[in-house]
Amino acid sequence: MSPRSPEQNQAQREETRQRILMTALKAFAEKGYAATSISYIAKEAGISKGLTYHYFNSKEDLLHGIFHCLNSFSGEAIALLKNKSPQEQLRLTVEMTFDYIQKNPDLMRFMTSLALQPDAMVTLKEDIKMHKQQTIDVYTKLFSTLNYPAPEAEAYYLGAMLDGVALGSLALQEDYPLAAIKEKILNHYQL
Amino acid sequence: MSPRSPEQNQAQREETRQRILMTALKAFAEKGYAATSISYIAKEAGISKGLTYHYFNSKEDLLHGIFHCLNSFSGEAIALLKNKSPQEQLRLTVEMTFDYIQKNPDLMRFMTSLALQPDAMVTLKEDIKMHKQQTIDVYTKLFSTLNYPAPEAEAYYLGAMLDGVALGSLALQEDYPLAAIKEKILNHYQL
Amino acid sequence: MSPRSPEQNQAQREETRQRILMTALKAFAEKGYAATSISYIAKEAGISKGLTYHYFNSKEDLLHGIFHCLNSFSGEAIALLKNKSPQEQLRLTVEMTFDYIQKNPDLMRFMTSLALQPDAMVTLKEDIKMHKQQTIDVYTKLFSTLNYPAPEAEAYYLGAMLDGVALGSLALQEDYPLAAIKEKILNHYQL
Amino acid sequence: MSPRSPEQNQAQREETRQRILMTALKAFAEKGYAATSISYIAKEAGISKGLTYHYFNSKEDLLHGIFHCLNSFSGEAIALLKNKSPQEQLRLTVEMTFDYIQKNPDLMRFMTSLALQPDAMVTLKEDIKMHKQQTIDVYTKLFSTLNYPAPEAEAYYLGAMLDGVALGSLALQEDYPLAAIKEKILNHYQL
DNA sequence: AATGAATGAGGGTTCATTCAT
DNA sequence: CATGAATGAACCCTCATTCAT
Repeated sequence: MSPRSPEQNQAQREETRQRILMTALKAFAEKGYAATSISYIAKEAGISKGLTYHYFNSKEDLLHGIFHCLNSFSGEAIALLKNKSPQEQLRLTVEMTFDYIQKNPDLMRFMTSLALQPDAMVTLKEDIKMHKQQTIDVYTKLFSTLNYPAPEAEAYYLGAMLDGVALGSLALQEDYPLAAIKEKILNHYQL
Repeated sequence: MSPRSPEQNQAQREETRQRILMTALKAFAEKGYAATSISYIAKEAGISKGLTYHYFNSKEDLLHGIFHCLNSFSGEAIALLKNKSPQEQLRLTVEMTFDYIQKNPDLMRFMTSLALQPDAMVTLKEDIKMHKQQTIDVYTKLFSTLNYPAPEAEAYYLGAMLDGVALGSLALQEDYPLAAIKEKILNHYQL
Repeated sequence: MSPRSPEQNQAQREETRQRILMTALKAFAEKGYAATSISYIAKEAGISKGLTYHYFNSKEDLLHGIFHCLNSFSGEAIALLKNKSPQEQLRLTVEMTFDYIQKNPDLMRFMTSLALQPDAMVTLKEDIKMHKQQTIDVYTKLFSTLNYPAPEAEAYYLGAMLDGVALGSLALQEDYPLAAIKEKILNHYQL
Repeated sequence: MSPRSPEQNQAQREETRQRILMTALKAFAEKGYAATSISYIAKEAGISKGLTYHYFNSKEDLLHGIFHCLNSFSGEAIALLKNKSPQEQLRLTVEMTFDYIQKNPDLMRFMTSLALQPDAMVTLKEDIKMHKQQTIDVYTKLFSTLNYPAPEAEAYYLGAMLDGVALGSLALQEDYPLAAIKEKILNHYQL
């Protein structure tokens, strides 16, 4: 009766899960978490509402799923830095962030907003904390390799800078002088 | 003609309006705009749901009200800078921001989150833009007086920094090394 | 302490009452009874909401007031027929109705809709019945004078005709051939 | 793929839709459109309020649904006239209308009241216009076949008559001499 | 006689979630 | 695994009505 092998099943499962995740990410990014309904996500993903609940227990669970997905994306970004000189790594980090801000403002807004989730969503808060910490760790190692005197403070400094630019850019949009700021940051680190 | 004198009326009106505004501010800050219901605000303010609509045409109008209220607060903050030396003004700006982040994290979160509202709320976006621009203008003038070579870029740079610190601090909470970053910023500007 | 004489008071009372009534009539006619709020009426009449309740116990009471007012208007219309020949009276009745349909469609709609009020408003139903009956009586007497064989049936016939024209005209608006129908009716009665 | 077969689903959907439609029709007819709440309709239909919105996008949409439903009824009525002589068709039209007035006064009231909705409901107005026009067209053709000199005017005349009788009967209820008027109309057309 | 702040019930509508199939 | 009809709670908002002054 079962025409599909367990592996095929598993693959299909994973694919559907990913499709839901990506659809939700797009929707959340464009319209905001609260303004996006499960109905809408299901329709966009081409599946039924009920099926969504086979893959995710709740809307909040879906949010968690997206977060982890995003997390793995940023892992990929970090992977791109491999086998580069520390200088180059630093430069690329800044470049990639500015690129992202410019090209995916919706996604950027969504990710930034995650940090401001109300206190209710405790587990998500933990995840976000961990992620932020990881980013800081990467930066810290970088500044350490580059022999900066206070690498951790420097890491937080850079992190804050990039977050702040994202926030300002989202608020002022085209009026925000992204290029000038980028220049200034690169100069600051003599890149 | 009026049995309750116009002044009494006016006073009562203003007081109730302020109570709603403050209650809403607290609620929005703690739970987020979308997650806060008018019902909740009314209950917290000790008034009926309907009365809220006597003072504000809609939930979004209430948000605008809060924003303008906050705006006037920040006007007061700027006023504090008067009659100080430029150096002192710069130092105070940084100090006050860090103070705010530490003492009113909820409020800070609310203000930061305003920039992340979905695009739907166009008028709010305009208000936020104007406010951000004003802040940048103040900073620019400051850096101009201090003979910085690119005062405007410097202004955006400082603005981004402070916003980024707020964001990071809200995400990492007690784990965020506010003091160290503050030190670093003050050093950067030789304050 | 009382600067106004009782008569002046009385006069003012009556005037205010009339203003409310006329304002409500206009609003009900234009927007419909359900869609018109007491607030709106009060504002249009230039008085406070509370005062409205000094003159009318409820919104429904206001509707009754309007009905009686309208009733007296139609009394005036009937008065115009005095000292005219029966033929002329009949002709004028038809002419005046068509005139009204054309010039005051909103009011016509309101009056017509009164006849269809839900069963809830029993007292109004009674009033309407009485008014319809009066109209029929006037017509009956007319046809009686004109020696029609079945004056009462003829009266109902004419009444239905005029009501039906009003209804059709309200539905089809400019597309309704008011002139042609009027011609036909006048011909029917050889006027 | 679907566990409930599509046909089952379709059938269930149609049945529920019809139940809502019929319940709403009854309620609108008895209490009027504005005075009927979706809550009430849902309760009467034995379903949840939310489900109503699964089938109709809004209260106004529900009204449209009813209108179209009624429209198809009147189509059936017209179908009954087929294969009858013109005289007979005319007679049947009058008979059926009087029958309807007597047996379904609520429904009649609802249909009549449609023409009196405030101008806000533009799309409905269009539908009503079309329906009225169709009725007139049928009458016109009839009178044309019967060689009346001005068939269209005659059609409007008959339409107005029947509408007016409905209105009068709804207002005066048992006091309205339906039989006498019917006689008079049939006589008028020598039926 | 007059005001308008305040109430509270209810309206239309949305949506996360469940469940029979 | 998959569907979508159904639920019910909550949401934003309106408004007739009351009442202290």
